Formats: sequence, C-alpha cells, structure tokens
Amino acid sequence: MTVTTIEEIHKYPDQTVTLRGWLYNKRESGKLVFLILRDGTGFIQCVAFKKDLPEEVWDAAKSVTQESSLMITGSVRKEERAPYCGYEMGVQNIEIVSKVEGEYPISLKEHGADFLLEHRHLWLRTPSQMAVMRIRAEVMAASRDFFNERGFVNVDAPIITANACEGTTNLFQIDYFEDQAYLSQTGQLYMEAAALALGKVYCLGPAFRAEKSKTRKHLTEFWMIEPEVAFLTFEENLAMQEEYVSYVIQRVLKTRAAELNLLERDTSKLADITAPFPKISYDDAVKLLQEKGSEIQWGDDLGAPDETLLGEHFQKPVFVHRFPSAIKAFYMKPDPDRPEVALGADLIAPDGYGELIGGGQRIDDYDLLVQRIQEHDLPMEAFGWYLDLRKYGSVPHGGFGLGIERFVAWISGVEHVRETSPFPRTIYRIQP
RNA sequence: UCCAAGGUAGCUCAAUGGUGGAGCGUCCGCCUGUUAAGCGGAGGGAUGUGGGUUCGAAUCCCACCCUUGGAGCCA
Repeated sequence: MTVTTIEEIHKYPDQTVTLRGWLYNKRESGKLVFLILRDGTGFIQCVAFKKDLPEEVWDAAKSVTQESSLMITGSVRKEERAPYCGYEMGVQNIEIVSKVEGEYPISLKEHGADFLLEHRHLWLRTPSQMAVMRIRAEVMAASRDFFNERGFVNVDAPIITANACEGTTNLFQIDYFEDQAYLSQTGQLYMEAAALALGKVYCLGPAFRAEKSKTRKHLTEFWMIEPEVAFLTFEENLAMQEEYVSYVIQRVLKTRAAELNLLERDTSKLADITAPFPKISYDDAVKLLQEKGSEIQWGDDLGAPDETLLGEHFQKPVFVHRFPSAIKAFYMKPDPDRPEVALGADLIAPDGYGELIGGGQRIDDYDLLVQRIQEHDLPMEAFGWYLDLRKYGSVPHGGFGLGIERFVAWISGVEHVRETSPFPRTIYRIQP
C-alpha cells in the first residue's frame, strides 16, 4: 500500500493510499462519519459510510476520539464539497495507533492566553500555530540564505559567557564549576572578533535577557541574527539591513502564502515592504514626535508609544539614526561630525511591533573604547580580548541584531511574540 | 519594580447582598454531505486562598497568591 502525506495527495487521484496522522475533528451524521485528519503537512476530510465498511472499521470510525493517532487507508478523490485541501478520502480501513481516552484538553472553541500557554505542547497542533511555525522556519532559512549567498560565513557565538556585554542587571547568572557565568545577551562582541578574521560573518542563535518585561514584544529567551562586517560604512550597514528585511519578507510572501492566508494576514501591506526604507535622524524624530503630542525631550530614549507613532506615520519600517551617545551602548561609534550622537540606527517596525533591529558602527579606536568602558563602569579585565581587536589591525566595522520572534510576529500578523516561539519563555513561565 | 484589569464547571463566560447558570467539550441516543455540523438527554462546582462585615457574601471590606495587559528596559 502506498503511504503518502496530505501535501502529496493530489498526486494520487482515484488511487488507494494510506495516510498517517491524528484526528483533528470528527463530524457524524447517522450512517456517515467525517474524520478530519491532520498529518503535519495539511488537513483532509475522510468520509466513512457504514454500508461500505466492515463492522470493525465502522466501529473504529465511530469511536475514534480527537487527537487519537491513526492510519487511514482509502481512495483519493477530488471533491468540491470537502474543506481544506480540495481532496477527500473515501475510507476503506482505519487502524487506530493510539486512542485518546477521556477529554482532549484543547477544544476547537476559543481559549484564553494562559490556558493555551499551559498547553503549548498541544496548542502547537492547531492550524494557526502550525502556520506560524512554518513561517518562522522560512524566516530562519531565508535569513541564512540571504547572508550565505552574499559571502558571509556563519560563525556561532558562545551562549555561556563571562562578561556582561551590555550591563549586568539583565543577565541570567549560572554556576560554572567554581565560577559564575552568564547566559549571553548578544553574540555581537564575538561577531566583531570573527569579522576581523573572516570579513563578513553572522550568527543566528538564542539570546537571554533577564528583563522583567511583560509585554507582547518581550521574551526572556529569543533568537537573534547578528551580522557583522569589517570595513563597512554606516550607509552600507543601513543598506544591508533594508535589503535583508525586504528579502525575507518577499520570500515568505512567495513560499508561505497559504500560511499567511490562514492567519488572515493582509499581505498587500507586506508586498510594499521593499528597500529603501525611510530614514529619520533622532533630532528630526524628536521634533516630529513632539508635533504629534509626545512629551519626549532631546536626550530621552524613544518610548514604546513613540515607536508606535513613528510606525503609524511612515507605514513602513523606519530607521531612526544618530541617537545621543549617552543613551546607547558603550561600543557605539560617535559620529565624527557630531560626537554627541552615535553612528547607530534602530529599525522600527510598523503596527506597534517595536524595535526590530538595533545596529550601527562600533568604536574602532582603542583609547576611546577604554574610556567608554570606564564611563559605563564595566570591568576592564573582562574586555581584554575585545580591546585586542582594536590593538591588532583595527578597522571600521559595523553590524546589527534582529529579533527573530518580533520579525515573525510582524510578518505573521500575530499579536504577541510568544506565539512565534515554539516554547516561549517569559518572566513567570518556563513550562512547558 | 510600578500602574490597570481579572480569577465562578475541563474551556469561554453570565449571575441588583437572597436556592450558582448558559454555550462548547465529555458520555448516551437520533440523523447519508457535515464545514468550530445539528437535535434530544445525562454527568460535571471548597465561586483563587485566608480573614472580616451581615440574618444571609460569587457579589461589600482587608491581606496574600496567581493570571493578563501596559510602563520602564530592550531585539
């Protein structure tokens, strides 16, 4: 017997095949049972008529319960009336692999966020979550492809680190034999080292932030892609970012149209997301926000409502560049023409998804970097190797970091980043 | 950490201080084209925890616990 998948079912019209999967839903009408099977590649309706079946097969069709695992053998036919994939299976045999006894926790009706997160291991089986996971996988693959095709080398950063890259308060501390170590907040410093070895590099891996944030934009564990390039100018850096973001979006639009449709994402908005993106200086952004009623003053960081206002105003991702150095990370390179601002930029996503990218030029001067480490009260001894990079063949360089979950949330149109992580970690939730 | 909302059946939610209900799910029955099917029936409850006010508390008050959203911080 030919075993196939729902995705491939169109190749077997009027043939008898076997599908293996789980019972998504069942509808009965007397001597007729509709079994909705899912197998990870799709959903298909299987129809069992009592008069066509041996008694034990009919009994199996009647008694099989939601999310029981089963193998169904039957004839494939094109069927206009069938939901999901346009094909339907006429049941000939059913083999129940494992029957669910009692209630399956997740019904097809609405549930609250807390309940769904408690059952994340089962929530993943629903169509919307399957769609988001497929989009996430495509974003990951497209991200690697974009940089691989452009001569970047994938160099992964360590997750266990000794030094606090961006301050100590937001770090998860762990025991490391006799010592203490931290879970990495960013791979950037290591990417700088790798860029001076290999020219163009990127890492794609998890980052950990012990921030007590409870918003739809925050997770304590999230994935980040961090390219870093030697001899890169600030303008080239921004161009790389907008080309990368556009590439991923256009590719997901092409390859994951069905999933975006299932999620009811308005793809016409995404289709317009092509490079170049609007760019506004921090100075002008502050003026614009003040005109729109924000209380922001020059020197303040952008608040979440400010980011939303900018997103509404531009309706595209927008770069805000040349922030005051005082509110940015210690390694940010000052603008040679205006030392009080940094050659950095944040890319703000539309629709309130917040800061998608933080990036910019890194300080390449040894003495200035030492000065900044002192000003930020960071332990100089931990940055010995990082300072070496400025001692042995320093070059202008830069890069950026993009949060994968925020990117996927924006592309998918889901409200909360927790839906874009397979098993999200938030401040009060590490199960399942 | 702060601000706000909330906690009632497995789930989603009702219930003027006066005998705790509905829809869905589960179980039983009916139905040969259902589309989160429909119809009939059954089962299902320390109303988050502890105190207080009251003849009487899911409802009012206090404390604590938990959840959700937001702020700050960040991707």
